[in-house]
Amino acid sequence: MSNKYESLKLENQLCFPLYAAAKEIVRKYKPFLDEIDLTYTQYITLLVLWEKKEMNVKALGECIYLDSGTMTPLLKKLESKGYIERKRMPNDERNVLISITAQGEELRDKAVDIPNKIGSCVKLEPSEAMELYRLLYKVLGNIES
Amino acid sequence: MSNKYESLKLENQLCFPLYAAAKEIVRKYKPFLDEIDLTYTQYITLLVLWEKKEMNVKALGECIYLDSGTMTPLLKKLESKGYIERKRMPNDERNVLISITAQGEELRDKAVDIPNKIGSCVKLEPSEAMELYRLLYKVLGNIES
DNA sequence: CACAAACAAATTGTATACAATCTAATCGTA
DNA sequence: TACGATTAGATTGTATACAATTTGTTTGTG
Repeated sequence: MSNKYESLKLENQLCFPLYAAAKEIVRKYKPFLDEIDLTYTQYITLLVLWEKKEMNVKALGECIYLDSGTMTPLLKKLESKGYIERKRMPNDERNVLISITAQGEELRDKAVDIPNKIGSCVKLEPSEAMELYRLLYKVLGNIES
Repeated sequence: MSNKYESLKLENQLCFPLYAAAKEIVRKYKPFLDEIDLTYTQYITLLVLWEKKEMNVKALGECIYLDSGTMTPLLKKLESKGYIERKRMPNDERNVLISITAQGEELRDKAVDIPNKIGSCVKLEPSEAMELYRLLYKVLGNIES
């Protein structure tokens, strides 16, 4: 009973489980992130800043695949919470340098258990998790070009 | 140089490429969906209705992992475009039955090429696409419970 | 040096998402 | 059969996302 609309079946679309799984897993983070008063996007922004300490808005946005329209209000929010600082760079006033504050650093200790808590609810074999990881980055790489 | 924050590195988080890949691939749909004046969420809603013809709001939302807060305005939009009808069911007035219209059916022919166009920019081997599909549904299944 | 092109952020407008709450209808059971 | 519990959908409020445009700065080139 295949027909010309076969390709339009939800079950034949790779994009759909990708979209749904991403949404559901981000939702799984919510109770843990609520405890430290962060949203998921704020959390991944801090993941980068915890490692790199400072970065301009554009570079930060490229790391996490978000544009200035999303980053600007997000960063203002994190600034208002005291976790980051934003300042125009004197040598090139077009750039805004984002840097982690001492208060932002403190939050890192409270976040350190979150990945394990999430990992335990995804419940993939290590080899499967690695393969999923590899395939997702392959998709990401292919899409960019 | 591993430390107690190792788990917080962006590159060690399975969730991040999932989140980013989903976002990027949905964005890839945009030019094709623009041509038929649909958003991605409207598109997956119609994918279900093209197959099932009619369904109440709750069942439809469960199919695509969206709650009534998202579905209600979405369905009103599709109704205003003439692609679906919404009507309270007489036997149980709590339910709103969504059904595809003739105009909605017509749109199906215009959408039929979209999956191939997207597939060609994801560029996975068929075996890889199948494995990714399997792993994503495994994650989805594990998260639900 | 002038000035158009390029660039980084910010702004604007639209469309999700989803938690929490509310309303109306129906169910279950004492 | 009354009525509390449950259910479906709608509403409210907050936070993304992103295209398109705007603003201000810097760069490159004639």
